[in-house]
Amino acid sequence: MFNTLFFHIAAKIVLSDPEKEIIKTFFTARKFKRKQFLLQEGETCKQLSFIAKGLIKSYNVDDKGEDHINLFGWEGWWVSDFYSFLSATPAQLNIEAIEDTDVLQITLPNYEAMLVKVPVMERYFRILYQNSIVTKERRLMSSITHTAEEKYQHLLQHHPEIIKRIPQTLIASYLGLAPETISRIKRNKTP
Amino acid sequence: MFNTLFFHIAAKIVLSDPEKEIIKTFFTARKFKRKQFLLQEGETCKQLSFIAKGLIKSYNVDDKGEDHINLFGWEGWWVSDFYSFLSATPAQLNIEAIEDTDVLQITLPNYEAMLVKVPVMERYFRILYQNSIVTKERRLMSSITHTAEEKYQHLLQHHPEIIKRIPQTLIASYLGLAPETISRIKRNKTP
DNA sequence: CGGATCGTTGATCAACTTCAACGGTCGTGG
DNA sequence: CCACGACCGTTGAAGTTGATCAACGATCCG
Repeated sequence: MFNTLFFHIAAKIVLSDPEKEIIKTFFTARKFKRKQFLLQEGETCKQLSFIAKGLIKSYNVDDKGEDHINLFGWEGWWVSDFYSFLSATPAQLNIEAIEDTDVLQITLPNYEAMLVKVPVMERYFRILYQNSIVTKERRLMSSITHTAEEKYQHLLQHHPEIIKRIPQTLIASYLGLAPETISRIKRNKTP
Repeated sequence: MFNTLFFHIAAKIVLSDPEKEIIKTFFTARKFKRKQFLLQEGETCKQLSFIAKGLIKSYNVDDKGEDHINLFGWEGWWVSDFYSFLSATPAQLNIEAIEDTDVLQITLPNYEAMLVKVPVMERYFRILYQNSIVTKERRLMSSITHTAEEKYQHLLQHHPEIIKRIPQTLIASYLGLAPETISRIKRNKTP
């Protein structure tokens, strides 16, 4: 699992072997089965998780009991309810494994200690978050500007590999559409 | 202007006086008049800007020629077209002053040099971006889950001070609604 | 085989947009 | 100092998009 982590870190910064050894000490490896929860709404999110393998969904439930998927995470993603994690308040998100998933988890005290002991990790996360902001802004704009069909086509073009692994109901929830709408879009486009 | 910058930085990390002096050397102060552009679509975004005073909007224009406001920025905000800034590609965003605005600007080479010379700034931006991600996720969820009225009420509750400075047309564009819809929401709620 | 899960289809409905017209306010130039 | 245009918000009527509801078909798996 650490191979995967260090591979992804290496895309942004350089770590020495001693640094890698230090970093290892802060993480705990865990495995989750399909449908198992990494986090449930109302708990405090104690862990920041790096996905080494598998697929998860992060979602919240609105007043009417409807699910809304916040993000899908697969190999190389970091997931948590950031707000809950950072401020130790009850989580508003659920995080659940869609496939059997291997993660490396770090607690807030360990995250902070790691950033002190291996300061170059500040840089890693700064770059990671910087990129994440770009992605999130794009998705927000897409959500506001585009029609249902445009959103779906856009997702198809940019993440075809993921679409294939995820049932349409979940795609619908991710895009903020009714599952029926996606059916109809597909019908219109494949004559 | 630097007072404002250092005040905002002090909320997240501690800087020594020598560090502050170093940081100053990387920034350029600029003033923009109402309606003046900090960045226009198609240009490369050469600067990351810290707003010391004033108010700006960042928006993009879709295929149909409609504006969509990405964010409003006021004192203490950092703005740029991040993607353009980081990858030196043409900007998709316009950034325009809504009020007369004072900014401190830093180029990409200076940003990178500053992060090397004053590494604790990595930490500052890491925390800044970390918080920004939380905000952006919330806004995205709000945009997907809430009705027009809920979005407007939510904004009213969380940023009342800003609403007052911004014409309703722009609020509408920010929320992804027609200006008329906001009129009608206000009418229904204030009998 | 039987239940669960997922996708499809049609009919109806609600929310929001679009279009068009009008009224108020502010700032600028004659 | 007033008049005009620019800009902003409001209102009503009509039109669209996508949601909802309900029923059905397909596939997978124990």
